[in-house]
Amino acid sequence: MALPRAFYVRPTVEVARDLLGKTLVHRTPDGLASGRIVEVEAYLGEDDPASHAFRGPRGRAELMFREGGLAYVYFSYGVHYCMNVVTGPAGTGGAVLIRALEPLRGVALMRRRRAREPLTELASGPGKLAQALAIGPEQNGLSLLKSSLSLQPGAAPASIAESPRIGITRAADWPLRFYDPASPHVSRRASSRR
DNA sequence: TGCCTGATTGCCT
DNA sequence: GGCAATCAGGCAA
Repeated sequence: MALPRAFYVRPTVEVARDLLGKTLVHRTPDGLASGRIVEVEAYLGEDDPASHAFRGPRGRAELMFREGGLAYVYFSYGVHYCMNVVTGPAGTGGAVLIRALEPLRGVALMRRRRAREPLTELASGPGKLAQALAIGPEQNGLSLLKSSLSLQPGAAPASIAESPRIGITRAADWPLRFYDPASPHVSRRASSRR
């Protein structure tokens, strides 16, 4: 049973922390694939210069201003897709980027989609997990409450670590990245900036 | 209209 | 550890 609307309609940082340990499930004609969320980043609304919502509800960022509970999928670096969960009430621009999963079900399917064998290389990064779960532009704007893409309850990690967000240049020191320090499936990349 | 940057990854040296 | 791939959106002209 999917997480209820009320889970998403809360402050973005709260939702981000609570997403750790939850299970992301995507059912496609190829089969079902799922993973436990072990790493996320919070992107706030118009006050967060690193957020797509910074410039207001225009273009692709318009989805971020809808009521929480939607998937926001965007294309990055001309190469891959990243999946976010829209948070907060309508009119606020928050979302949480899902950065890494621990593969649970459909591991063989994920290995095929990723053309990789090691479990830790299947979904240990935002672009990787989108590929592993076959999340793309077709999933942009889908409701997580009643579609083939959903979030299921799961046990929270024993502890939560935080750090600055990865790969951004603005607001680069805001501690809005949250992860399970005990999981080998988090993305290992050191923070890089230009 | 055109240039530049980025919420990244994986291959190459 | 460097760097190319490849494109949408912002911003200058």
